[in-house]
Amino acid sequence: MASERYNAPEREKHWQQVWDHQHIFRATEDLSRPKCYVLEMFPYPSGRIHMGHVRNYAMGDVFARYKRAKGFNVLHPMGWDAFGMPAENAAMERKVHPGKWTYANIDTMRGQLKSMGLSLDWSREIATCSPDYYQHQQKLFLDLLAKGIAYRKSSKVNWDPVDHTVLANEQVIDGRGWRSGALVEQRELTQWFFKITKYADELLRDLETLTNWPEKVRLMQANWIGRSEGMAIRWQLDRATAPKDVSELEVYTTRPDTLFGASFLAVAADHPLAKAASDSNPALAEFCDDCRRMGTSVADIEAAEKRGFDTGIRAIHPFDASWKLPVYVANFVLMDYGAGAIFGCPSGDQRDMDFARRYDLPVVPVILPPGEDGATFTLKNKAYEDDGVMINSRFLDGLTTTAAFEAAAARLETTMLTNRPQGQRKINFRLRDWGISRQRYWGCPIPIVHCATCGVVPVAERDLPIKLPDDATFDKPGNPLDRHPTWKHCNCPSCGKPATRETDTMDTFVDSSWYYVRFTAPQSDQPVDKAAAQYWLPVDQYIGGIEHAILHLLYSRFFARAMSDTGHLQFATNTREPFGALFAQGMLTHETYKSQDGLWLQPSEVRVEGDGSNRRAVEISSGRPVVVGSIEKMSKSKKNIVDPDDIISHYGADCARWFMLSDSPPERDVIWTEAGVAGAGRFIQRIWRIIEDISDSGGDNRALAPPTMGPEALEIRKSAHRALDQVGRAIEALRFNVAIANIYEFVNVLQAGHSKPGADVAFAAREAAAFLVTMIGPMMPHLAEECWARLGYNTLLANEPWPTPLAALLVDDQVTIAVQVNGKRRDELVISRTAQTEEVEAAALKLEPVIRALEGRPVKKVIVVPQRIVNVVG
RNA sequence: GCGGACGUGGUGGAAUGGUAGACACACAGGACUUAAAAUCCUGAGUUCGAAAGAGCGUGAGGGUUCGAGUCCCUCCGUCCGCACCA
Repeated sequence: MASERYNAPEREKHWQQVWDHQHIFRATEDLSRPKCYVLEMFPYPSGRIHMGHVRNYAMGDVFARYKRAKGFNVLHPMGWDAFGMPAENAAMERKVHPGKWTYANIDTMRGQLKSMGLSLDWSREIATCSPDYYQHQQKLFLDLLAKGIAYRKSSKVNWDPVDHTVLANEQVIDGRGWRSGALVEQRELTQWFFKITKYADELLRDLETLTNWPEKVRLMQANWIGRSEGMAIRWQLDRATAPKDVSELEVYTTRPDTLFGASFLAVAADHPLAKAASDSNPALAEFCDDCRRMGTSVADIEAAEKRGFDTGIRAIHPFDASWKLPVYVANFVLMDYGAGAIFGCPSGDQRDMDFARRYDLPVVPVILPPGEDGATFTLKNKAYEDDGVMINSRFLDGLTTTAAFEAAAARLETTMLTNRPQGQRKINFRLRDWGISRQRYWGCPIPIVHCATCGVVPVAERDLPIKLPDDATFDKPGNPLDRHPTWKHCNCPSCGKPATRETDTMDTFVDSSWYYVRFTAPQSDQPVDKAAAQYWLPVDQYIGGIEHAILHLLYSRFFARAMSDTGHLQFATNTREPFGALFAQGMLTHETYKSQDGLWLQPSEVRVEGDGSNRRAVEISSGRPVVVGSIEKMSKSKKNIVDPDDIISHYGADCARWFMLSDSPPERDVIWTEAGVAGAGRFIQRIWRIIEDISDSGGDNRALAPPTMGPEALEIRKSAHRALDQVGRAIEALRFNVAIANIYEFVNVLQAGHSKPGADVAFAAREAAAFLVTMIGPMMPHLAEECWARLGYNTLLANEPWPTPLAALLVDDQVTIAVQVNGKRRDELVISRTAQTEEVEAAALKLEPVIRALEGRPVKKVIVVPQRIVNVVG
């Protein structure tokens, strides 16, 4: 007897309380069961969650609940990536303390996440801004320092002279600070670094072991690490032209084979040789200044021409003492890659070609492309950068590019110059060490003291944590820690004399580089509880946005290795990877809207009318037209966010979860649209009605042996078992949209058949109902619990195992086989699954449409693919 | 410039080299209802045809194959990553 509509909001609260009171999602180490650590990237507490969060966390929850049902001991924790600039901006704009703002956001968002009914172990919740967390990070820092993995060096940074702070490259727009609008300077500052380059080789090599990572992410990381094999070559400088005390110049090249095509050398503006030469040459000094002022933004580089300045210095060719080449300072040479100096071979490198044409330098082709004639081959303004046969290259002539590389390298390695080889093979990486110093308040303080006598001194462990002061001021630009009246003053841990604290804080990416470790023992008084870490790590399934493909995921891979070298982590496997499998889910996007005053508007503040070319948007409150902007990832800064609360309070969390998982493949970006939410809501009611019907009519026949099945009952059973099988496999492969389609298909069969008469149908319907509830459990856990109870079970579905489908029900005795003639489908054939090839062939050839399509031609060949298709070739 | 991904109905999308368009949304028609909502049933790639059926069809063009949305080549388009890395 169908009674009432399912009241999702009310029942969801009920089941959340039941789960909560019974602590069923609390994880403890249990060696008797296989473990499964499921983790979604933890959120930044920006204010409220949006539908993008719902998508991300629903995916992780489906996987975690499914693994529970499959018998795994699941760890599924949640926390907050809680340090960061938005909190400080809020402090400046709204006069609220960053901590207060952050914790208020956490409270709101925790409440919202709880309303989603996620199977999270909330007892493990961590917030990176809490001293409970960052004191351990400070300990890690000290250990990394002791191991030489953390170190200090002077480096160039983007400096905003108005805000008195370092800016990340992303915060420099058209050479100006994004907040102040001031022209950004390149400033040399002493900063803390992590030696990620120490692991460059390992980080690159082990990418190959990450077979459960998206190929795209592995590629992006490989490109980012950027390994190249080449040589460091020392060029002697011509005495008469060289600055005092400088006798040689080292350059890095991957193409020693093209040495005979060299026509100049070039050094970066910051190269010591450039500086030395500038001392006596004001014009050169000015050129170097110009180069330094040039920004590092994409636009700047694209616009910049290749420019150089002849230093007057001449270098002697390594293979010919009488051959002298000019040394330039050039704006396209980078100080922090290779040796900060290159030799230019215009015929083999497009940049060198552009440079040579501009400054009228020789262009000597040294590589003959395949199929070209050496006698007639010339190059205009396009360099030839590929392989070929060497020409104009003396002892290398006639060799292939690879052989010439070896021959040139061998000669350089064996030619001695002041007791050292003239050239050495060298592997270079594009990867740079990770600068972690930030002139910010809302971050983890770096536990270091600067002492006039002892220099840079680590804080003693017993003095940790170094807590942030609560009474910082945010009314003016600059680092609040630095200008705090008392905080930075302390005594030197070494000599006891007055000293000052490091006032820089750590990049917030440090916080997220090891949180997955902390989750394994969040209350430990040490950074890591080794036993817990060893039990739970690596993360078995990590889920998050592709936007972290490089930074966060690379830093975390680095940290796992660094923490292993400091003894905090032990890896049972031979690779030190923190995330066994990674899934990069697509972004949820939405149009952006701006009012006429140029302020961002939320979609809820905008009404869109018409469509096509008549489509326009107006601000609801004022009726004024709205500027419709591009479609972008939902983010608070552009306000293009859709709050899930409306949907959850009206249709329920199950509906929001189900809807976000339907239709679109999880890895794909999705443009948010509310069309379809109501459909998902209707489906929930439909399931509820079916379950009510079945539970009312059938009684509990679970204990009974299955009666003899008629065709109608059998259809239901087969559909149920098949769906169970398909849905399980789709979830395992994180293909939630396919799992959902399978469920719909099954429900259509069940709905059409369950009320037909007969004990066999009643039995099948009852079994199918239990299966259906199991299947929707991971996606719509509240509805599933309610249905499970309605069916008369007095257990919690969340603790129930995933049933095993009967293999016998997964296959049909009769199969439908398509019949093609010359690759074109003409008919189909229903035949025994075990029918022999000859039998299938004979049956196919008898079909009337097949005979007709053959038009009397003889049959040349018949291809029979068992249980699938027959193709008659005629 | 280098590297990569993608392109299927009105829409989101499905399809181990084997019946393209499953499933859903939107739509249309019908049933129930005084009516609406809710629910249920039916229809639908496209062209021709009353129908049976036939032709065409997965961005364009070529190729491999008995058979291609799927594999290969060329091109077009969209998106993403890196970008003066020697």
